[in-house]
Amino acid sequence: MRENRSMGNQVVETELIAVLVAVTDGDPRVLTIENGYALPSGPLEPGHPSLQTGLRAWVERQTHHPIGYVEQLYTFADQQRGEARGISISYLALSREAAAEYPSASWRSWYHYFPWEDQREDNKFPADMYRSLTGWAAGDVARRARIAGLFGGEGRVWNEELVLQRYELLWEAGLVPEATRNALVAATPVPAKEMLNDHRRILATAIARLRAKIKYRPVVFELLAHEFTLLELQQTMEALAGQSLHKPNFRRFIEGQELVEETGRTTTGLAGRPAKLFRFRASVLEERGFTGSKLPLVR
Amino acid sequence: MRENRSMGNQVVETELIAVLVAVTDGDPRVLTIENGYALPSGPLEPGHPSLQTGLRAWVERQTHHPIGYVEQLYTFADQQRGEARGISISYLALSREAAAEYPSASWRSWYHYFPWEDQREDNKFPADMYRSLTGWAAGDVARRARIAGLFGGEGRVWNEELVLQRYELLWEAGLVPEATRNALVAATPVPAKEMLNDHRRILATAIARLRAKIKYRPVVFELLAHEFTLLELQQTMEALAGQSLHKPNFRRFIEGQELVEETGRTTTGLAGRPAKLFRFRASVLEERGFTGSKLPLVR
DNA sequence: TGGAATTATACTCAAGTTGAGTATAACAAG
DNA sequence: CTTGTTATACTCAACTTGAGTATAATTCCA
Repeated sequence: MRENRSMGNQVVETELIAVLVAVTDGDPRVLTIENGYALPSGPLEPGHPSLQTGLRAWVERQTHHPIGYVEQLYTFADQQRGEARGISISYLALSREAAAEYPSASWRSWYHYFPWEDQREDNKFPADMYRSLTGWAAGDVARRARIAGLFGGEGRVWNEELVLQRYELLWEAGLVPEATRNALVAATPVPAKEMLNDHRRILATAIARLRAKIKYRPVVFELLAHEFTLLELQQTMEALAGQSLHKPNFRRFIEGQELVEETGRTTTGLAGRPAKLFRFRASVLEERGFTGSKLPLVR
Repeated sequence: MRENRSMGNQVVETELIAVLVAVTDGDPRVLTIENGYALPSGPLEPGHPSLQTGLRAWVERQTHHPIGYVEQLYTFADQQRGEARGISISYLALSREAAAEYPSASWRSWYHYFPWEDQREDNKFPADMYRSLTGWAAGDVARRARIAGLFGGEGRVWNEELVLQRYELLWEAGLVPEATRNALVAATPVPAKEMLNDHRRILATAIARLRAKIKYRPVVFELLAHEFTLLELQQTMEALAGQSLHKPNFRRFIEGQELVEETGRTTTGLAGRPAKLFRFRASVLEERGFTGSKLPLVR
């Protein structure tokens, strides 16, 4: 391209969009504004040394928690602003839930936007949605195969990472209100909340990325308190993955990975046998090169 | 941030940077300009519907090959341009090698820039570099542990995905010429080619991403001719991963995944028994949801 | 005070996957 | 027709995974 420069540089506006995730009460939640209708976003401000620090500072003001983990998701160009093109850079950040500082900000379960992604109780699909989907695919073998590959059925198994592909299939099938922008949106058979512009698409990207990441990098711990029980760890993983896990196997793996260590203390006051409290062995981040420390979703 | 808008939007310039990869003669190569000193890059042009299409069109002009695969790598803000901040968006693209259209463009082995990343013949480390590294870590347990985790040794095993972390460690150890920008660069003990600004860092990111990706998505086939032998497939994987693989196990896996099918034809004229020619079963892209089709690096 | 309910933790076992090695087949060259 | 070279097929032990069962330590409640 440097070879082929025929036009001058184009001047663009840059916007940062954040998907800030926390897990509370077994529910993966996302910080939203405008009554759950949009993700927090804002312009790139001058004076920040990098994109991440700007985002990080803002998020920490919001949540009063240090943000352990920030990851860039995707950058895309906005079409519609006529001459001046807009660039949006989206981020995934992990934190723990705190009362939002601004009244219009609130935490929402991400399964409000993607109810079909919660498979912790077997196949709790929105039945109407599935019917609409199969209607769309009637008589079309390729469409039926795609549905099976993404949503399971016909011998195919559910893959929790395909969040974005499932959303895009629903879009294609006309079941996503955002697809029909300036029409008066008819009642759709998909009982999911919609969002501004492509914000729900960005959220789907974030969920997919996080579901993939927790398997090979120990990022879950950013979402937990300093001390936690193995059940809390498991339930946090299950909340993110949208699938329930086999308890004995989960424990076997955690212990095998040597990712956590006992604090010596136990829970009290709850029903049942007290659970040992663990903490994350932060030293593994140095020991292992970050990759390879897999936290697999043993179903 | 929308909550906290105190300053006006900042106006920025946007640049696209491409890491275009091909594998030729068991060598993973990258398209460069300026005699191997820089990655091709150029401004975002108006009139392109999206960032990817702009990049794709440009790359196809360069290589005269359809680009099967383009993936966004990372977006970062340039510090140094005073008031007007620059945004750079980097991409990874896969193709097959063709004579570069512009005289200043040329294909270079990526191992020229990262010789230590080629582990196909056991531990062919630049010996001087390793000596400098251990000197830097003398008497520092944490540094020694990091080196072992990234470069192997002390019972730790080489992980081919940690390309960026290894480069950053070398940077930290002062073994990267780019780190000392405007100094007259002294002869360094690392016998690797350097690059403009952070282009080598971008290249490291691209290599790491590709090495991770080939394990769970069938992107290798973008780098192969339409018909290929299993040995060619294996050698392409080995070139990318920088590691040699166990032939029988590699074949077992390929066949188990049902990613390829026989064309019915065989090679001729070469030494040894003729090999069957295979083609990629493109239909798997629809069948499986893209993830889960792992092509693991069975060592 | 003593089950019953509840949660934690420890152990077992078959099936599947992986790492490594060996044997045989089909061609070209001399 | 023998040797070198590459392709392809098969074997086997070690390890990992998926699924299940047994036992321990609490709280709750009659």
